[in-house]
Amino acid sequence: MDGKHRTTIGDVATEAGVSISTVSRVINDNYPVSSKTRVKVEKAIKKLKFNPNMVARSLIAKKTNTIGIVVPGITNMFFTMVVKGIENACRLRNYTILLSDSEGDGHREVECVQNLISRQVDGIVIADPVTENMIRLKYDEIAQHTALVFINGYAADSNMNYVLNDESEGALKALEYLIGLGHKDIRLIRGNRSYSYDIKENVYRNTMAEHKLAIGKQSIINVGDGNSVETVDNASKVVYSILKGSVKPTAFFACNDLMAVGALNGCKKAGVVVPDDISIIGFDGIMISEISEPKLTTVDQNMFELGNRSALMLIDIIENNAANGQKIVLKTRLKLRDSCSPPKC
Amino acid sequence: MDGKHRTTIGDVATEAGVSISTVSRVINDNYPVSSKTRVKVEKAIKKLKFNPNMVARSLIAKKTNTIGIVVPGITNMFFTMVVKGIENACRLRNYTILLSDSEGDGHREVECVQNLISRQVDGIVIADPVTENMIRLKYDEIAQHTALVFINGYAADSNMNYVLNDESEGALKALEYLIGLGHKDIRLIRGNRSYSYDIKENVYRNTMAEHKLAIGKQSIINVGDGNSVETVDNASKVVYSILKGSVKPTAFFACNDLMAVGALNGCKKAGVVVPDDISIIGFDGIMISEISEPKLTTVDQNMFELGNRSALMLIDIIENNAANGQKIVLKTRLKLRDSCSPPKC
DNA sequence: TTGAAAGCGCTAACAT
DNA sequence: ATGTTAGCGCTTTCAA
Repeated sequence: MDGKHRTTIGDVATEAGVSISTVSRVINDNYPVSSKTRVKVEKAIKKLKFNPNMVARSLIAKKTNTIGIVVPGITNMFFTMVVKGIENACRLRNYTILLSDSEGDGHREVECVQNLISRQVDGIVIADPVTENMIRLKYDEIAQHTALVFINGYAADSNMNYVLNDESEGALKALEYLIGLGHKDIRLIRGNRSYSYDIKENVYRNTMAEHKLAIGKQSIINVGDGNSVETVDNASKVVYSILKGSVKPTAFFACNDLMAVGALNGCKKAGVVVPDDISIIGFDGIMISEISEPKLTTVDQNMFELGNRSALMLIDIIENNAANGQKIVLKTRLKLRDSCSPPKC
Repeated sequence: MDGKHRTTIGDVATEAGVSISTVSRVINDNYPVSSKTRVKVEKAIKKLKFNPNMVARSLIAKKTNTIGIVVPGITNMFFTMVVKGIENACRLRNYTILLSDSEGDGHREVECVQNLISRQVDGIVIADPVTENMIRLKYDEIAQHTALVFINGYAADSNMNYVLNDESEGALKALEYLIGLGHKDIRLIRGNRSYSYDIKENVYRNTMAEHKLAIGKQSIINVGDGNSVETVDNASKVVYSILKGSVKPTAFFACNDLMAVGALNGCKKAGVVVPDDISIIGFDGIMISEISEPKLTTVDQNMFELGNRSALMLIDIIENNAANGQKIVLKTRLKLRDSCSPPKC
């Protein structure tokens, strides 16, 4: 099955009794061809089931109509949705996706990017939530010759291209909502070092202070890794033990939906009813926030849009040779569902 | 940023003061090169940051070290996990992935495959649970010149390559487990036309009959689309209304975890405790089965393995020019968790 | 050990 | 309107 010769433009030319360039012309329809010849060629193409070799085309055009994606984890539903958004834009604009998973490893991330570049992708969308990587990997150099767009990363370098969610604003909305409901003892559930958790912790500290609400030693809960299955169990356990303690909060603000679902489970185990006894608000709006019971009130990051816009931005840069330094900041949306209500007392 | 000339092997040759072929030789390390020359060339490569153009290489080699994936929905956690399995195999074997999403549309599926072929992928892994597509799309023709492996599809054509789960065996295990626990009124929750649901319904009918357990009009519940967020709500509603009725089952066997979680939610809403009052068993073992409360007992399809093995099979066919007609049937595994127990009465 | 030259499949200038 | 030719960046004979 392998030794098989894939039919080339030359085969078609022979079959049709014309030159290679004529065949090329009818394929691309970019130069005049007499209708008689055209028909002959088209018949030959059909007969031989000819399919132009994109590799050869790319070599000439110096354009592959391919973009690379690097995500830290394709099974992380956040990035799955981002990929879907990119896929959508790519299909409409006639690009194909080369997918890489760095598994959150900075070293592997560089390898992925190098591989994509050597495969001549027209550009790359990179999602990396880890601040240090973004700084360390010297993307400015790569950006000199390859179009790059970053998603939700550390956007300090103003000469790079970013599509970001306004996570501060989202966190603020969540907190204000909880506070507006009357909550005073609100706990923050976060994970290990990530740009995104840091932002939220900052907002949390500031907002609580502004409202003269106390933050104690127990107020900020770190559940470790924030993006694995264990995240849920860890959050569940911590919340459970808090609820068994003497001072009970009335609300939890979770840095992502996985943690929020964990909190939900912890409440259930402790016999605490959500939202009657306690309120929980999540962040992201991944699918599980919609299928939990009760459904999670959460801050929607619109990951599809994030991916979609980043791909569109990338393609714009590629095709219109647009300058670097672009930045889109997306607004989050508070999705009111069933996991929050005013505190009892 | 675009007009930039990517450095080529020619640039390196000039810089090092040698011929192009010599540079090629040191890159590929396949022909003798004097150490003096080698050093010169390596220095030039480093200096110019030369990265070989894979497109050019592929054109010569007629090999891209790229495989295509076609899934009916990347956001469907089942396929996300399959993709992850493929990704893993590909990284280890030095292949890169071109990802396509057919969105379950047979027409689009053909387009994706055509696109991948014209991009000269070395092979394609296709996941399509819809029986009709598999039959209609004339893959036998494509398989003549391109390596193809199918995942969990309709495996009637023995001349194609398949990696399958033994879903019958899985369904049987689930049912026998429930029956062994003492359940008699077991309901099946399934979705619209798909190879996979049909298999399970068959096993359900046979197994119930064998055990002389009645199947009534209400026994088989169709929740419509089986793979969207709505699946959960639909299943939840149906289960809720059943539980409000006069004849209550003691167990549900759901054709996938989404339906099982829906059933879980329906129970909760109806004030029915799982597994004390009712047992639920799922199928697949996607992430949500692990984070539900209680955790779902389910039949693990090991999607990672499914993807992994399919990629390995594909690469084997590609590299060793192995014959078509390969078939791997994976065993499922019953994952005992917390959603099943003996019936009360 | 090295260089020159042909060619992978295709496009695009240049002829005719 | 069509054919001829030169190359895209690289590998691989073939000579030297």
